Formats: sequence, structure tokens, C-alpha cells
Amino acid sequence: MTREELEEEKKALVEQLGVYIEKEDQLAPVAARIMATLILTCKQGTTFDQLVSDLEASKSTVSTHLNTLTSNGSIDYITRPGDRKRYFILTPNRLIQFIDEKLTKWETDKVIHKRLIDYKTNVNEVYKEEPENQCELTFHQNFLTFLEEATAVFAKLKNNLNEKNNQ
Amino acid sequence: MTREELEEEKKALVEQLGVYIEKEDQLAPVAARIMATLILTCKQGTTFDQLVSDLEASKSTVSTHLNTLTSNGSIDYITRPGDRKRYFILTPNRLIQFIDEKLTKWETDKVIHKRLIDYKTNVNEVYKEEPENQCELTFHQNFLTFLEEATAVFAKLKNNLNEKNNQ
DNA sequence: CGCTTAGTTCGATAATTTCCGAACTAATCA
DNA sequence: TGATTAGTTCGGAAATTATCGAACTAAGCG
Repeated sequence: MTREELEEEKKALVEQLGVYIEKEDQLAPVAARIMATLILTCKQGTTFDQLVSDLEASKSTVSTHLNTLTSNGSIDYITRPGDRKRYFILTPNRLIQFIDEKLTKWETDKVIHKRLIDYKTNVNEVYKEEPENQCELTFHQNFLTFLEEATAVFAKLKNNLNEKNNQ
Repeated sequence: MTREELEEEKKALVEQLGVYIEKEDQLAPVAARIMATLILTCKQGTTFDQLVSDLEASKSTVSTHLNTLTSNGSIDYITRPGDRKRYFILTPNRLIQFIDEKLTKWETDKVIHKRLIDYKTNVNEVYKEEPENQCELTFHQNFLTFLEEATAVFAKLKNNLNEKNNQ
């Protein structure tokens, strides 16, 4: 496989990955392609100009997306002495980050289901003489126990990873 | 707690839940509020007109959203003899559905990471004389094993649920 | 000091999504 | 048979989002 073929494949992968990330992380097309590019660029980071020319986007677009991606913790940059450029990279520990996102998401899910259970319990109380207006609670209760279990498992997987990293 | 207070609380909850569902499931505002309404309506389903008046949306908007939500399997409807109206409800087994979505999502994640490993292995082969261009593979490998484990656990949780349901 | 590099900021435009209204259909009722 | 109910369809308006270009800043070079 030649270097040109690799370049071709990289371009194709940036497109495919870009589409996926766009949907998955709800990012603007260019923002998603920046992420895809950083995932596929192994070396010491990608510069602003590199992104502008690779993605054929304007400087302003790349600038704003780089800033929002940086401030939400998705990417980071390194600098080199005697070099004014920034070299953008993905934030390290993306796997841990992924797990953490799931964990916090599930925490808010728990809060929501609890609130729904409260509401429906009130409904059942107020309408207790009208069987046709009674609410089912088991779905939310099952979801809650499911979330508890899923959370526990993911927390454990995260711990395993942390131990592996600290060795 | 009076019935009016419950109605007030329901409206507030539809709004809150609606915002959450809108972001989470990438739905249009009215589509998300339809879902929220169906989640909060315990009785025998909600009619088209009920949704039009509750959500203060046009018939056409409600109609198109109901159709897309039905065809993607999020909602369903029941009918009653001698009653031309449709009574919309959430599809049963939403928890199983939730798990299934995670499982298929993780399957495509696996495919993607494998493809990235292939690409980066090729890079390392072609650039093997240039250490500064070597790609890291451990991140993708860790992610893959993580996905395997997560998939296994969720499959098991799903089985438990199915057994409980079939009892 | 003037020029280049490495960006940032902001108002305008382009693209996309969401929603609406008007006109329509198909079934039921009186 | 004409009116009412229960929606559907489609063209376009309104709102939102994404991108762009032009003008700007701030640091470093010669």
C-alpha cells in the first residue's frame, strides 16, 4: 500500500466517520469532520491551517468550531517552543470520558423516572375511585433498577480501566 | 392535591420532558412533546384532537409527526369498536427497545473501531521507518474490549427482563 | 516601523428544519 | 344527500443553524 493510497483512504474515512460523529454527537458538519480528522491523524497534532485546507472550510468556521470543541472538553492543543502554531489533538482518556458521559446521563435519567413515579403516584391517589385512570408504575420502576445495574457495571469497568492506566 | 393542580403539574412535566426528549432523541419540538404527553397520559391513549389542542399545534404538524413516530416504532395506536378515533400510546416494552438500540449502536461502534485499527495498522506498516508517524492503537483496542463487555452485560440484563416478562 | 503569521469577531447569506394553512379525502351520521 | 368527523397532503412561510467573508488584533520577524 502506497502513501497516496493511504491518503485516499484517510479522506474517505474522514467522510464516513464525520457523518457518524455528526449524528452521534449532534455536531455541525465541519465540527464533526474536525473530530474525525483528529481521530485519524496520528502524529503530533493537526494545525489550524491544515484543517482549513483539508476540510476546505473557511478560517472563521474552523476557528469557532475549534473553540467550542476545546471549551466542551472534546479536544485540546499542544504548543512547541519557538512555534506559534497550535497543534490540536483529542483529549486523552476519551474512553473514560465516554463512560463518564453515560454515567451522568443515566443519573439524570434516574431523576426523571423518579419524578414521573411521583407524579403518577399522585394521579393514582387523586383518582383512586376511577380504575380507568390509574397509572402503571412498573415500567418506570423496571427502568430505574435497570439504570442502577447499568450504572454499577459501568462504574466497575471504569475502575478497571483506571487501574490498568495507573500500572 | 386537586385535579387542577395535577393538570398544572402535567403541563409543566410535558415541557420539561419534552425538552429532554428533543435533545436526547433528536426529535422536532412538537414530536418530542407528543412523546412526553404519551408518557404522562396513563389512560387508554391520547387522541389526535387531544394532542392538537394540548400542544397548541396545527393538525398537519401533529399528523406528520404521529406518522413518523409510528413508522419508526416509537408509538402505536389502538382503536375501539364503534369509534373512528385512534388512541395513541407508546409501544410496549420500551425498556427492551432501549437496550436493543444500545446493542445495535455498539455493534456499529465495534465495526468502526475495527476499521480504524486496520487503517492505522496500514499506516504503521507504510511509515515503519518514521517513528514520529506511528499510530497508537491501544485506545481503539481498549474501546473494543470495553464494547464487548458492555454488550455482554446488556444482553444479560435484557434476558433477565424477558424472563421476568414471560413468567 | 512595516510585513507576515496565526488566528478572532461579527454581520450577512445560505442551507436546513419545523411548522402552518388551505385544500383535499374517506368514512360515518342524520 | 349533505353535513360532520377524522384525519392527510403539499406548497410555502418562519425559525433555526451552519458557513462564509471582510475587517480586525496581537505577536514576532527583518
